[in-house]
Amino acid sequence: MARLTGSDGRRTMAAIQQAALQLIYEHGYEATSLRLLAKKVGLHTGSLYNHISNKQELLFYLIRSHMEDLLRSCSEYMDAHASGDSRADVEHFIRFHIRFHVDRKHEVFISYSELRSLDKQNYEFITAMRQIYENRLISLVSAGIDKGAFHIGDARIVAFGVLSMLAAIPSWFKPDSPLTVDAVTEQFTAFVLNGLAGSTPPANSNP
Amino acid sequence: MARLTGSDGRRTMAAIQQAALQLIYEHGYEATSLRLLAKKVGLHTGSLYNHISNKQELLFYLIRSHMEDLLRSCSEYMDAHASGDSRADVEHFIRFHIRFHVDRKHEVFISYSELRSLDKQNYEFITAMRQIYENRLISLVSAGIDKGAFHIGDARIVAFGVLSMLAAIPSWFKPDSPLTVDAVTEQFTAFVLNGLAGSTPPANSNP
Amino acid sequence: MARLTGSDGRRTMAAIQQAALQLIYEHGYEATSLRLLAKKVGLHTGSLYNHISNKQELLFYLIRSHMEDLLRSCSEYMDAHASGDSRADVEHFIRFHIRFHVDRKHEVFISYSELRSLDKQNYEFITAMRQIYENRLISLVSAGIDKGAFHIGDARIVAFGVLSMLAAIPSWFKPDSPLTVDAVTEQFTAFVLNGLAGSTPPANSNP
Amino acid sequence: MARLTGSDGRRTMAAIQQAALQLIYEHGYEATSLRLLAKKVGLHTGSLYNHISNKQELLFYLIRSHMEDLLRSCSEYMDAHASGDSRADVEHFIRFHIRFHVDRKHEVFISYSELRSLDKQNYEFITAMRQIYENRLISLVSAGIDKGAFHIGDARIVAFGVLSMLAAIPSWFKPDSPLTVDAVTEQFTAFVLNGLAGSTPPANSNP
DNA sequence: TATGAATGAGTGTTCATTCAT
DNA sequence: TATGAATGAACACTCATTCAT
Repeated sequence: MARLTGSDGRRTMAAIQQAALQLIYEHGYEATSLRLLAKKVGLHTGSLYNHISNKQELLFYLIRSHMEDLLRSCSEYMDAHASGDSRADVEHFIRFHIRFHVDRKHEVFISYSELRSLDKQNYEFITAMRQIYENRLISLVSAGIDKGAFHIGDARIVAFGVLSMLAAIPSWFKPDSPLTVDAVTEQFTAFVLNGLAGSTPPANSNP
Repeated sequence: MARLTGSDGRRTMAAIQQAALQLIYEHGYEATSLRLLAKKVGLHTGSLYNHISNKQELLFYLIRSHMEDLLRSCSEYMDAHASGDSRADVEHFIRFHIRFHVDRKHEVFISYSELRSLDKQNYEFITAMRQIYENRLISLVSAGIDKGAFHIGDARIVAFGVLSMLAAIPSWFKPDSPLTVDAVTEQFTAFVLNGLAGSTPPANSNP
Repeated sequence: MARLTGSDGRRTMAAIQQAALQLIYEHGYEATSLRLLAKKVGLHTGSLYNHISNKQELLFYLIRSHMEDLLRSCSEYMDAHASGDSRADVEHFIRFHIRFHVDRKHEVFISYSELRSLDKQNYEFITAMRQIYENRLISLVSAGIDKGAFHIGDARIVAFGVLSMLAAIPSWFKPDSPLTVDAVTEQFTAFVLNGLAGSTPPANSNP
Repeated sequence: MARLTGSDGRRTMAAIQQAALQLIYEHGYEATSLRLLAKKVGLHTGSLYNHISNKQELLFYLIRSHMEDLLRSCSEYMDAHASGDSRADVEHFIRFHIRFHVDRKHEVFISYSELRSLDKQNYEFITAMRQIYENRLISLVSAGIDKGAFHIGDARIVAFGVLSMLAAIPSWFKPDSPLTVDAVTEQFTAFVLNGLAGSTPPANSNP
């Protein structure tokens, strides 16, 4: 009995998280009221506070969980596919990134767009986690430059570009379109690797 | 003297717009209260309504103005630099985009991230404008594929990638950094053109 | 020129009154905003104050004008139709009342239902005017009792009843119905005169 | 003890209703602010919304409750005093009406004068209820005409007159006056019955 | 744990009124 | 007289949060 109570509690909390992810994704953190959240979960507003401490902590929890998941999964994947080849490493990173993000549309969106709604301390905590992730790609690109595999000027700039490109995928990718995740992955991988390889200098046009 | 009346009104409205851009950029549309906005402009809350009809229309106005500005400027620039060369055209698009966006940090951010806060009708209006802009790049890329200048699979996908990459620049670019706008522009131009040129097929690794 | 200005001013004021009567009739005094009124008249809100001193005074003016009109017209009519016969006098009062009220639907309604919106001083002023009117009927009824024409217990009670009955006519009478004003007048006159004549005592049922 | 919670909620709602009746009677619906209402009940403004859904619904609830009460009580009374005699039936209706209305001054006034403040749907709902009540009297009068007990031209017109007369009683009747309810009842009953009996045709004066 | 009522601060918006031009 | 901008108070209503039961 007592176990079942705990079990129900955990199930309720999971329902709260899932509902919160969807509501915040749809309306944004500020526009998502706990009234609405409670209703969606089938609780009275006050009862939410048996499961969460407050709204800000709920947001932080959602984003932090996602980031922890991301960092852990990325480490596992990259460790499993480690190679000395920079091109192969970058390709694996892209592959991992797309796979991981494509079916976490809500979490991904919130983790970017609601950073602003985190209070200072929580914001810095998440930002630090994000930098760890970004640094993985920056490192791979830098290493490639050093090894002569990539010919680009600034690893950080290009890495930011690539990450922005990847991060936006869930916002326009439609799982039910004829376009498969694998097709998108191949296109982006080829595009990025060619971009990094860098044989063609830009025409030096004066604007 | 008499002219100053109208002039004052126009000046007040301009102040409202500027303050709104900054506040919405900082806190988001939902979290930006008209009280705060009024205070920043030096008005009583109710006096705002001598200049705007409501909060939603203010947001719409800000975004629409920005998008109109974007489309007009883009047309002018591209018309002025028209060439038969796909590579040159894409390069000009990138050059224009970065130039235009880099010193419109607030407008750019809001025009993306607060689409969700627009009501249905306004949302569709802005989305249609955005598509016009996106289609410019998609067309250039498609044309390049047709002419054999670019070797990529799907013009739309890659164009979305490029746009995402470009759109994110104001979020990480710091005007006071040693890195100049021109340097960023060159890096991105080279990266994108090489990506589009596309000599290197991806290693077909099964994940 | 100067005359024409004054003339325009008077015309504007007349338009304000008419619009106010209709708006207050429709929405009530509290729910009628000066914004709406100004719009209906084709002025900006602030410009109203070139014609009225404030909202309360406008209401007072509307009601007082109506009451003055009522008292003056009633005096004229009753003086013109004076007779020694109580029955004839009451009949004339009823006839006058219906005639006067039927095509002043707005004024009548407002003069009753918005008494509550008058401030104390204005309320008392109007109430005094109303009592003068009510006393006319009460006097006629009292006189009829004294002369033995009417057989009822309390002139005031019955007079109030009759006045209530008459006052409500504009609220249900529809000028475009097959029922004419004259028909209504006849029905009410007969009913009231028979009621006042009073031959039949009520069955003394214990409730 | 535990029961007291529900009990408190119900007691609060009852207090809200009573306070609302009095305030709306005094100042009108539009001029009655929820701030004032809350203060009178001893709540914060927002706490009202634990009991009502909005101001309009509160008004609707007050009027609807009154009308339901009226229709139910009227049915009970008339059923209990049913008789084949039209004069007795009308007398009972009048008796019931006065009894019922005299000590419901607030409800009665609001239910008439604030119909205009109901939104369209609620207005039509209440109007339909009112017509049921009015039709009771109209039916009695019609039946009396058919049976030859009453001699008047149009049952509807006269019934409206009688209802207006009765409806206004609470507005001038003072419970603490020497005049008793029973006295008023007798006077009105006699007046109406004589009016309906209708022996005297009106003098056909041309105004 | 859930409930329902309460809190107190806050929201966007409207109001009658004023006044320099 | 008309205008357009400003005022300052008020409005109905929602919010996250608390707490006795």
